[in-house]
Amino acid sequence: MNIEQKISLAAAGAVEKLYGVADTALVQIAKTRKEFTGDYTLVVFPLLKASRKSPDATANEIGEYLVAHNPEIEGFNVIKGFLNISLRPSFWAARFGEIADDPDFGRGAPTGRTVMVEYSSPNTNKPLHLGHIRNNLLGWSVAEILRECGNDVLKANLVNDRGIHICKSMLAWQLFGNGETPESSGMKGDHLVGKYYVRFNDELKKDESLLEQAQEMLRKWEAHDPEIYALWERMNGWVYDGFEATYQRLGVDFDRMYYESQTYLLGKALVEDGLAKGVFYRRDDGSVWCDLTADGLDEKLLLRSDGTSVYMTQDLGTAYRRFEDEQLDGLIYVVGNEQNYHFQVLKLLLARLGYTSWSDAIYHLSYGMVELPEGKMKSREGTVVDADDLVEGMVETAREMSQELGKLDGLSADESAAIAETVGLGALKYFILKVDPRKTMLFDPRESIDFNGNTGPFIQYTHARICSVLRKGRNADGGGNDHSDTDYAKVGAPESYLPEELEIIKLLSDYPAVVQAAGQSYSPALVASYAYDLAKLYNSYYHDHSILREEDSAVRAFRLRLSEQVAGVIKKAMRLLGITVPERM
RNA sequence: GGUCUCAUAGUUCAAGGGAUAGAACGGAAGUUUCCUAAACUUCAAAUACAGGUUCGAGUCCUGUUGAGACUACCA
Repeated sequence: MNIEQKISLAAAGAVEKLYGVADTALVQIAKTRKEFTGDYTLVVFPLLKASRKSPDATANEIGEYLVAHNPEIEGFNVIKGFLNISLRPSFWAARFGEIADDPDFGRGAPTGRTVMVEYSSPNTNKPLHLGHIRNNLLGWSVAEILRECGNDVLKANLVNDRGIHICKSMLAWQLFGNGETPESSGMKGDHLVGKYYVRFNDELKKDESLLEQAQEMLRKWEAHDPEIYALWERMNGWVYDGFEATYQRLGVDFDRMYYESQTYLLGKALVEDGLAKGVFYRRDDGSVWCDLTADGLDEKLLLRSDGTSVYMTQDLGTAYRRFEDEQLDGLIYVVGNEQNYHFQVLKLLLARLGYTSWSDAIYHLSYGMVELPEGKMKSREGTVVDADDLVEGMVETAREMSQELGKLDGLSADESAAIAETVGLGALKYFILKVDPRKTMLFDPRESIDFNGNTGPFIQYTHARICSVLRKGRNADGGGNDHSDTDYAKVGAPESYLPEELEIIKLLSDYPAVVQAAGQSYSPALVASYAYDLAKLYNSYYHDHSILREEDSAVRAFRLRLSEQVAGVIKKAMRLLGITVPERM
């Protein structure tokens, strides 16, 4: 139970004792806004009906009761119906001790739940772009956050490796490729295949018969024509090598790989089941449908008249198989909001088929599109921002900036390169993840992503600076004498803590609740925002109070401890975003 | 046409129905014999419009305007 919950419980107890009302919904506890004195605030307006007194009188009464019955509460003040409660410094000092002693600080207790997060899910006919980057970063981060919340998490990738779009690349390569390979051209495999996908569309303008040829190729593929199958495997292999390089650089990974070529036939049994149960029906032409008009949607096709399945059929089948095979308690699809309709229908169909618990366990994490100043990315208009180019550009900018600022002086080439990689990716990831996933976000390729202000590098810098202080602190204390043996809570008297130091402890103390909230709302943005607040608060403290020059050794030790914990929590929070924090930059 | 999102400083983003709407970038002005100035401090600057519910609305409801998505026998 966190502190807020404890206060809330105490307040509810006070209300029940004083007014005889036991409705916890009336007890609203929030963190006190920083312009007022206090740690937690009780809003008394909802309680007035029960107290039959003025807001201030009610607040005072509750305040006095709380102080009398809760030793950790130091005092209170009342402003316009808001009861601001202050906890004793000794309470916060003890809290700090707990934080410092807990290597797993922030991690939730095991929930016993298994959750699958499906994300990335690329097509194998072109390289990844900016939209995929948001998907990948979000999916990976949400998975890590859910894991930190105590769930068993499986990261899944469903690769769309078959279909007419793949055949287009294959056909263009066959006709115009002259045997070009990633090795012969020096091109990354996914980019090479993407080149032929573009080529197909160009050639199609001159020769419309190409479309039929591509369709013929798809038929041959489905019939396992050896030549076509070999070509398909070869070109997909190139793409996978390319994707793997991009994934690695982005730092995303998967526990389960699914390939649509192996799953696209799934789901037909479910359709038969649905027909038998009478929830689906067959039209005269043989196609199978489900009537969803009662739920405000349209009729949905499940099998074509030629008996082949559609996207929805496959998704039904894969969902069924996953729930069966992995015993999932939750299945989260990280897919753009353009597919809201699809997932609405998917859940509805599962419910109609009788799998209501599975239907309820599915959550579509519907994230917003990344738009350019001129609107959506359109491959036809050449406005697609390529993922590899973007990452490379960020790292390059980081390198230049580090050089300009003289941060790389005295470092080896390897160290410099590593810092540029860390900072460039940190800037990109934070830029994407700090935005509420559900919202459409804007990216302007002409303006490079910032490295100052509310950015990844700002937070990384705070960490690096703390590391620098800690290094020097150890040396000053005679070398090798780290502080891990010291009892944190007893370092420095709590009464001597500066207000800023208490603020930092309070913010550190919030971290586990932030992780939980991020997990519940599937929002890495909450973690990003927290990390920024913590870095900002610490920077201000760092600016105003010297740590190493502090003469009182107990106070100095406390400040080093505090700094160490700030660095630690920053590192934990940033890790959940997939951002590494450097020890120097 | 129908369904669904979204609309906050010049710009990009915050704000669990609660106090004087927070940041950052950009703009103006400062801080370095001192632990990393990728930092810190100060100033100017916003809830699209009109109603309603509520003790209290950026947040909930209705309408208007504007932007976007979906509405395939594609995936």
